[in-house]
Amino acid sequence: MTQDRERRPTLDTIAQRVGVSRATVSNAYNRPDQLSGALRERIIATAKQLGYAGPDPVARSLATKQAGSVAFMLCDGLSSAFSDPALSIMLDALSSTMDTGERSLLLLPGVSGDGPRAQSVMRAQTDVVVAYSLPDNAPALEAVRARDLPLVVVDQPFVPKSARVRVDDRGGAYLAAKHVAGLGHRHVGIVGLGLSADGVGGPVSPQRIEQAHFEVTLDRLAGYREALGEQGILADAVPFWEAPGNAREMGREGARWLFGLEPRPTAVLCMSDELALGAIRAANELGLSVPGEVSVVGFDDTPAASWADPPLTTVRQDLVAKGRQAGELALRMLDGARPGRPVTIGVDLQVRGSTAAVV
Amino acid sequence: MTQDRERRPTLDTIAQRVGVSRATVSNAYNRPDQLSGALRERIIATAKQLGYAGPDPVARSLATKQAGSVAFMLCDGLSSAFSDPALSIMLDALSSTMDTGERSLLLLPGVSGDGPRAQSVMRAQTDVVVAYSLPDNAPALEAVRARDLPLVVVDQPFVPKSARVRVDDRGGAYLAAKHVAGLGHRHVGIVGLGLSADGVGGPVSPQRIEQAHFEVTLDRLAGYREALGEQGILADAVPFWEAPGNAREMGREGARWLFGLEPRPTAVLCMSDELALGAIRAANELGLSVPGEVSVVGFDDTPAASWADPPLTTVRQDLVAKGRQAGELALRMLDGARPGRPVTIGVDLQVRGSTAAVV
DNA sequence: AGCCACGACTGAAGCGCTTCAGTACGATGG
DNA sequence: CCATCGTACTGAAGCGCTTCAGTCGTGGCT
Repeated sequence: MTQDRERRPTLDTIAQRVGVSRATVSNAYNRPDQLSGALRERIIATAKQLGYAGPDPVARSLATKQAGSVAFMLCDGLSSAFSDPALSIMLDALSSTMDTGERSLLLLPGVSGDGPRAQSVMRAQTDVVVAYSLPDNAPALEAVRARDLPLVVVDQPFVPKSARVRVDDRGGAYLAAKHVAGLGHRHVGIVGLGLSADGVGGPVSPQRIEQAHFEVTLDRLAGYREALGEQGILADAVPFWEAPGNAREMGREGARWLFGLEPRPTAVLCMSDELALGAIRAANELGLSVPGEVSVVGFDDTPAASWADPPLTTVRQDLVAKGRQAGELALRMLDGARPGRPVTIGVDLQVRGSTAAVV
Repeated sequence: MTQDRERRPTLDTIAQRVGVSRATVSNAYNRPDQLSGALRERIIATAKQLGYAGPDPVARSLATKQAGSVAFMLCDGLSSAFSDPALSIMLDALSSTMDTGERSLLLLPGVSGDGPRAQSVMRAQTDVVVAYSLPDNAPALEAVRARDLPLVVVDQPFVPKSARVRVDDRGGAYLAAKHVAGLGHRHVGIVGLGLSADGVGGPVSPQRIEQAHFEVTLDRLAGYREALGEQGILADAVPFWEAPGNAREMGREGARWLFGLEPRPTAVLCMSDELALGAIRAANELGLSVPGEVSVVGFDDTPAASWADPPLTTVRQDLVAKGRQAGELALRMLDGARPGRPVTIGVDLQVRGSTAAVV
């Protein structure tokens, strides 16, 4: 079926036609100061006339040893990925930080929570890769290592010799839990993010925590427990539901379970705003008023959090800064910089209408 | 600053070390049937030992004349792009259609509603490009033409010699308007998508419609007007607000304006679900009940539409089919297929709780 | 007049890989 | 025992570009 298009013009075609060397034509495009304006114009004109659109990007990449793109790896497919508002914001910040028009974004979607296939990574034409919140056993990470590409990890996991942008997850969770404890809540439930990429959700057993592959979830959990522990609330007394993904629906399901327990929690700590929004919905459906009968806290502070009804009390992380930092680190690693210490994005608590003192 | 990493091993390195020709090493990776299993294993082992991660993707691309990626152009930056749920879904379908692990997705975000920079396109290492709902004067489209890359256009605009996936926008809008007219509504307002990429919003003048760059908006408008016209409602009597982007906030703003008019519309036709959700919020804020006092219709049928309160009456388009078709067309164009006729995705009306008969 | 610096352009050596027409050789069939 | 064939591997010609060390006039300076 392949249509043989007529042979495309190359640098040589133009060079011969104009009667100059190939180097000169190359310079016409890349170093205009290396030739006289007149000649340059003649070259460009001839190129246009011959339908030559400029140096071939692939050949240029080979010659310069610069692929000119940044690979971005995420753990799921695009639709679940972008239903996560936090990701969109941070990715936008990342891409605008890097985008000077010279560099583009190669998206490597994950396959089933495990991140991209190793083969996708092996074949990717890229200079640097940014990994977003992958499980620590993702095959793609091994592939990146094999290719010895500079790596920037966002959120998790820890990877030796890579740069890293993280958030003070534990600290944020601590603030959230301390806030509800301070409001007098003693029966607190947790709706958490995934512990492993196996798609399993539900009430969490201690063994499952042992075998977790997502550090962020563990950190936030630790933060919650620490703050609650300070108020004498033991970890065992804090029911913990694992949501297999960051979707409202899953938060709703988790909260439903929590609200069915005895004693019923009067406060729910959620590891993301999406989960929290689902929890609020679950409360409404059961006729529980928020914050009257149940307090709900989120994490991230996405735009939806402040629009929600009631507006969500949540832990704010600066998503734009996160994306920008990741972009800058990637750029710096391209220049051969050492990974350096992890960059930590700070957090603070945004107290809004979804939490109130226990009655 | 550039760190000189020790020279990386290449095919030759391995070939010399093993004592075979370079071609054989290449075959070991690409055509395992061309050599004996034993030799292949020896080669792979040596490669591993030398830290060779397989053929360099860029060099391979140059030699095979296959960049191995699909470029996806969109009109805005990533954050606004992905806050559009319709895009996420369709892009996910597109990427999973194309992703065999051999091909990746090059994302070319737009700059300010105008689509990607021409230069981004000129430098993109790609075999085929998919353009998503760009204005008809986008510079990127000209660049694609200059490079003579196969092009698949989704939604808009019309581009000669390109393949196209579109939606029956006019038909869908017609259904929506006919539905509200059938419910007895005579005062109908429209909250529309952009007419041009200039970021301008507000009440729309006839001249602005003349100079529109977005065909989809025009088609939907035509569909609305046709159905309303059949009920004797003249175009002039139908207030039309242009939202400069597809965001809830903008729908809210537009609806506010509509609700301030005299006579106040009893039905609002919105060109997207996001806009419609914003319109519902505006109604709530003004104490107007939906659908009691105001009916609202959306377009797209994104997941949020059915979750909304009240669930949104909207025009369903099959976003997954749209992405899949776009992917398949792109693949086919890679094989040199002719563009063919546009593929049109059908629509139907989902009647839910946001519309009711006029009282 | 002699020297040097400078601007404008060229030649050639890569960049790392794929591919195709061979070559060599042992096995197979008549 | 020779022609034939298939298997296993090689050599060399690209793919289209960048880059760097030159070359060659020119004009300024002393």
